[in-house]
Amino acid sequence: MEYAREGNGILLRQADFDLDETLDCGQAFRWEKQADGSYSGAAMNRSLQIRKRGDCFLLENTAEEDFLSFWADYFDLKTDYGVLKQRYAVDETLYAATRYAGGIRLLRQDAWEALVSFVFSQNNHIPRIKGMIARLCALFGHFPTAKEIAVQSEDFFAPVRAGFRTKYLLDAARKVADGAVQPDRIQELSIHEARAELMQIKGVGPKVADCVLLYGMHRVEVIPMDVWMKRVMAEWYPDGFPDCTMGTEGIAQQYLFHYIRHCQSRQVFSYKETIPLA
DNA sequence: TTCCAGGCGTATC
DNA sequence: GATACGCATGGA
Repeated sequence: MEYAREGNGILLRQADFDLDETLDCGQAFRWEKQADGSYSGAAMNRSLQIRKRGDCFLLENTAEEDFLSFWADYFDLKTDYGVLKQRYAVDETLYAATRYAGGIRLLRQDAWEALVSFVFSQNNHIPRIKGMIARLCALFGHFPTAKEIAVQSEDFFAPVRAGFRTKYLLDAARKVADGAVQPDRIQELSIHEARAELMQIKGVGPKVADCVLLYGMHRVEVIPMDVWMKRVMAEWYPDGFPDCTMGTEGIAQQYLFHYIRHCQSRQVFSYKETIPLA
């Protein structure tokens, strides 16, 4: 990580970082690509516009203190993804996946935002998840806290068009607001215990719980098993993840998730004939 | 138009 | 524990 102040912003030189691959790979849903190629987004009610400039990145209107205390952590700039990719390179498929999208970084998102995001994700498309979160934020003028949501009725959320997920959103908000589920405390639990805590919430099953652990608490040993990762396992890893991923399976998962979606869109293989999807 | 989506709750065995 | 089914909504 190497940076300099640039006007009202920060000019960052950062290896292993691509905006499309990191901000539009299904881990965060509040980033929108602008016509000029930059990304506008927000996390924990800090907004940011970030763009590629030459071989650097410009974080516009960002104070150095904000960059160091928040965004550097959010973009996980202290982790050397080059080292990780080198480690993964012994595995043929992971090598291909990291070659395909070497600029993926695992964002360190807020646990509450991740919880809401992935409660919305169930049985849903990525573009629509984004829409629902945008409408939820529009309703409050910002990403609402658990307490702000908890005092509302189900009808209040009609404009979000979240369907059956609205009652799950309310249950999550009420349990977090009254302390029945405490994200701060879950950070300290074992994966098994943490998962069980999160699954007290209606609408949070194994997949959503694992997404909250991985994306919202940076528990990088977790592999959220959605339909895409089930295809990855069936197609490439019938005997389990390779040893080179040990301890960082969740990061490897992010490369593979992105890669298999690409493979399908390009019909690199026709897994539908050969792989049971469930 | 039909299919299905970064799943889960519930009923049933 | 496993298997089947419904679910709100809308993108493709």
